[in-house]
Amino acid sequence: MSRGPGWEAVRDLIRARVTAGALMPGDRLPRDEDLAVELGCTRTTVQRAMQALTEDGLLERRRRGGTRVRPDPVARPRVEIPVVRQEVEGRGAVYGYRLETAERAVPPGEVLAAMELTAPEEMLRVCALHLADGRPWLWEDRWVSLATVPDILGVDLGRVSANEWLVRNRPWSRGAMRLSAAVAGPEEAGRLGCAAGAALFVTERTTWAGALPITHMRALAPPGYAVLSRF
Amino acid sequence: MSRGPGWEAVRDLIRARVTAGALMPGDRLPRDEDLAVELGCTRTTVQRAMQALTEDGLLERRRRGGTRVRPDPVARPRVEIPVVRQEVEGRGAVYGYRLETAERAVPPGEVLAAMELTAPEEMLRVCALHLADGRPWLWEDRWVSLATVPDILGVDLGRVSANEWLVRNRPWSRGAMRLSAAVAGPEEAGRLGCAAGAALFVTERTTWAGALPITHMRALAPPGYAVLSRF
DNA sequence: AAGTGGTCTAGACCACTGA
DNA sequence: CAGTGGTCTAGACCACTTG
Repeated sequence: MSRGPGWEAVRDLIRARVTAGALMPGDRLPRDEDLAVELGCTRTTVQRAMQALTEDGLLERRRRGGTRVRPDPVARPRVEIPVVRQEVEGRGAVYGYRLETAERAVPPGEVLAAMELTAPEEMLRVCALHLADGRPWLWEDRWVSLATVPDILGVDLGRVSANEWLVRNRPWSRGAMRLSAAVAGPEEAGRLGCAAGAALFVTERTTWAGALPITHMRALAPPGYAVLSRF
Repeated sequence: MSRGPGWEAVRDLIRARVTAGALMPGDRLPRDEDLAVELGCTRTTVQRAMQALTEDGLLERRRRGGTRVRPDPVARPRVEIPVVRQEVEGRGAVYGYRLETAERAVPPGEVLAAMELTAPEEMLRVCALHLADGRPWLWEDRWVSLATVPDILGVDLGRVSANEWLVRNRPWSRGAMRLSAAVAGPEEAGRLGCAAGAALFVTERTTWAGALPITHMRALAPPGYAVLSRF
C-alpha cells in the first residue's frame, strides 16, 4: 500500500483551511470518509486528526450530525506546571530552598473545602520559600493530608521541599488550579523581599489520588513572575 | 473477535497503577505488546493510551528505550480561554460591552516584539471595557494587524467587541499567552471601578494565522478575577 | 543489529442522533 | 432508521536508539 499523510499532517491541513478562511466558524466539513478519499489516507487517520482538533476547541463533532467548525473557537492552551526546582533551573538560575515551618494543625474551612473534605482532620502544614539565585522566587503555604500521605512525617523537609518529595513519591490522578492576583501585605513583602503593596501572582493548587486529597497549596510570587504558554 | 478495554480504560488503569504506587516515578513499564496481551487488547489500543499519558506529562517514551514513569511528573492542565461574553454569561451574569477608543496607530516596540514583527507598521488599536451585570469585568487594550485583518476597519466595534468579531471571522492557528499580576494605577482603577493600588490580574495574548500576526491583547481584571482549571 | 515505540491501512462493528 | 462519528482488531512497515 502507498502511504498517505499522517494524522498530524491532516490536522494541520484542516486547521490551515480554517485559518485561511476556506472554512468559517459554523461551517460543516465533509464526512470523514470523503476527506479520507480526498487526502489519500484512511478514515482512521482522519479520525485521529479530528479528535485532536476537537480537543483543541476548534471543531465540534456529532454522530449523524457531522463535523463543524465551532461557532466560537476557544483557546485551550496547556500551561506547564513543573516542579519549582526545575522551573528555576530552567531559567538558568541556581535553585535554593528554605523551610520556614512544618507543624501539625487543622486546616481552616476554605482549605478543607478546596480539598473536598467535609470533616476537619489534622494535617501537616508546611511553609517554605523557594529561591532563584538567592532571591525569593516563590513562597508556599501547603497543607498535606496525613491520612493520604503519612510517610511525609518521616521526611526531612529542611533538605527536600515538600513539593519535590510529593511529586516523586505520591503521584496524583487529578487536580484543580486557581490563578489570581493579590496585594502584598507587610508580612508577605518581608518574605518575598518586595515592597508592601506590590502585586503578587497567586497560584492555588490541590491534588488528589482518586478521591483522597493529597495536598493543597497556595503560592505567592513577587512582581516579575509570570506564567507562559504557547498553543 | 472479543472486545478488550478501550484506550481510555487502559489510560485510567495505567494512571491508577502510578497513583496507587504500584509504579513509581522512574520505573519502567512493560512493553506495549506485553501490556496488550495482559489486558486483552491490541497494541494499537495500548499505544493510544500511552500517547495520552505522555501528553499529560506522566510518562516518557523512547524507541528502543521503553516507557518509564517520568521521574518528575509535571502537571499540564489546559486552561480554557473562552470569548469574554461567554465567560461572563457562563457565570450567570448579564454581559455588557463599552468601546472606549478605536484608532490607527503604530504599536510600541514591545507589542511589535510580542507579535514577532521586526518593522513598525500601522495597526488598529482598540480599547474597550467588558462588563458583568453592569460592573467592570475586564478592560482590554488590543492591537489588530491591518495587514492581516483589513476587514476589521469595516466593523462597527461599538456594537460587536473586537474579541468576538476576530474569533468568529479570523481563526488563529497558534498563540502565546502570559499571565501575571500588576498594581492598579489611578487610571486603571477608574476604568475598572476598583481602588488604586489594588492587585490586577493581567492576561496578555497574541494570536497568529501561520506567520501573520492577527492581534495582541493586554487585559486587566479587577480583584476577584481568577483563572480556573481542572486536570 | 535488534528491540522498542510510532503510525498507517483495511475492515468491522457499535453508538448515537437528527432527518 | 439511516447516516455519521467512535473505536477496536489485526497486521504491516518504519524510525529511532541503545546495548
